Amino acid sequence: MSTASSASTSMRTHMCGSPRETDIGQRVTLCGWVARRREHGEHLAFVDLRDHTGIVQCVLNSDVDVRSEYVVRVSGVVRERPDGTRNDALPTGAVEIGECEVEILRSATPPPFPIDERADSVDENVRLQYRYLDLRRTRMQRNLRIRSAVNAAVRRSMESQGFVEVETPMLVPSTPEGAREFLVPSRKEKGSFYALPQSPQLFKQLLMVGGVDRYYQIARCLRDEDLRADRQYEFMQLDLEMSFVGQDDVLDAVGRSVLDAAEAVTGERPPEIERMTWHEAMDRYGSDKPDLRFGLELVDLGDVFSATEFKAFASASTIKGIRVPGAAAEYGRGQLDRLTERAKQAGAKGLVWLKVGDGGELESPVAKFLSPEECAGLAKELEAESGDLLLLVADEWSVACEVLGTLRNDLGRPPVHQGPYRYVWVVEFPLFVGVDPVSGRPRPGHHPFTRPHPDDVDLIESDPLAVRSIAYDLVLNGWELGSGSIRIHEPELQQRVFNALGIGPEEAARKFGFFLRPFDYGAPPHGGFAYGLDRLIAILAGEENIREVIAYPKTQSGTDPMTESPLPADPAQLAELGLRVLPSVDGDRS
RNA sequence: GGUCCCGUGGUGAAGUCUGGAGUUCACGCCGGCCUGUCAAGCCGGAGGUCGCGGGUUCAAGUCCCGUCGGGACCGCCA
Repeated sequence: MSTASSASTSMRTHMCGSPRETDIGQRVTLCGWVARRREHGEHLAFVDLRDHTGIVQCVLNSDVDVRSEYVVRVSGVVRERPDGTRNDALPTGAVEIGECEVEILRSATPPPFPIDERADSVDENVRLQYRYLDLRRTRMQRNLRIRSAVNAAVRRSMESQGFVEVETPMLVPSTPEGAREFLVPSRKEKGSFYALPQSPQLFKQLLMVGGVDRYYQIARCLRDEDLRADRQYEFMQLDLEMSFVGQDDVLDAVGRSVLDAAEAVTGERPPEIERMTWHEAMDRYGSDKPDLRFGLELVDLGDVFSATEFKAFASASTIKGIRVPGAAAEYGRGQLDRLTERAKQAGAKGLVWLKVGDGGELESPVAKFLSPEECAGLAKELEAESGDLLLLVADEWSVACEVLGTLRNDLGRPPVHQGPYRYVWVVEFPLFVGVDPVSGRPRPGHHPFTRPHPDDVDLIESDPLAVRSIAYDLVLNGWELGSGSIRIHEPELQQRVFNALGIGPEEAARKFGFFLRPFDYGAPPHGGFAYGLDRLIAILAGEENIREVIAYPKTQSGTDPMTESPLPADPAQLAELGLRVLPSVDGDRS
């Protein structure tokens, strides 16, 4: 993140953050914004001059009228500050610029909020409305530069690993599966539309058919789905695809680029990324994106209750629990009711809570239904101690895991940017997830071209939901950074998967022919991955919202307060595109 | 589509539960004083449709209904 090469221009000799004691005596010319002025009458004023590198104090002995955020050019001499006036809070605080001549390059209206850390508490809508002022702040400058450093490191990493950057189109055909797309009307072919790419998936796999061998792209992706702290309409992915590889090859390449990026930002290379199967992640953490920074692991209690008389437990295939250390006292009836409500929202029929008393006895509405052996076994398995709160869910395995995983995150999860970085590969995702309520057929877990695990191929017809896939996710501090898979490159296997999805050969040809026909000309075995750069950058920058690492993000409702987009289209523009806007269903009140 | 939180001079907050004059605090802004400050200090001043609309009331920032905007989350994101 060097700024040295950009320091000197025809208008300046140094950056505001650079003057040091070693520069004393030098004549310098600086350009920047007036961060603050401190006037002491007509013949002495201090002006703090700011650019993205920092702040330096300029001493003015004239009465030139400079105010907040004026853009000025200052020529003067670097000199030592008088005894007792050094400012240890500033890197430049040992020196000041004296004998200043000031040229006002542009006067400025007072900004709506202070251009410093106090703006962190300003309404985000106001920050976004004046984003260009927000961007002047140290925090935003730092985030933009971290972003640039990550992009550069990722590019270097991919290039050094023999990947070739290929740009894929932004105007693409609409595809039937996946996220809602943004549509772009065609002017020449009225009534026809392009879509903006939700990912370069189709094109990158065809690059493998095209013999590129190793492709990557820092790709913009667009999805018309609701926005969140970790989701924007448009976002950046490091997208890659490799030929003649297995899972380990892909994980190794992706892992290197992520660790290279992390090292470029933090100066420290994280340890090798650990691996966990999807089943283990669900079983121990109740999530396919487990946050490994904290405990509260799920414990199986099936053995304890194998012969229970308690109906709610006897009828369930899985009984699991978590232990919340020392939480018994702080959770009153109201909070426990809220936890129960949360569990039900997450899909549970109910939530059993037990408090561990001083003598190890269990206090709970259901205690009377449990035998002494069950109470003892439960306390033993959960390693319960006095004052703990125990939460139990009995249901089918997936529900019990997901519900407790939700509670685990609610109760223990730190903000995403806090604590150590815990990367983890989650591998062996199921090929199919759940069942489509309409067709009764399984739904693809990743996408329909994902390669089944070789050990499970024979289960595709007999027990599809048990089939694992060669699909994998990369998770950091409980955020899904990205996902990928080894693809199917043979037509026979592809049709078996389609059959399981209820897609016959004719429908497959109709829906996916444009994609699969090229494979007949010789598709190599291949696989790939894509991870969200905004998310990675946010976490590396210590931000919990990706808007903070995007120069011009959208609000949660998809608007931009600065440009006021989206805006109604000009009727002439619509006519040229052959479009007409229908009146809104609930009536136009304007 | 749903749940929850927020909206008060340019900015941040208090006031809303328990209705009584646009009240308060800090920052910023404008003017004056000030030759070593550094979120300078001191004195003075300006600045408001309490998001918007309706209702209840003698009286609404405060209570009720609706609506708009922002945020967190669920759904959604193959």
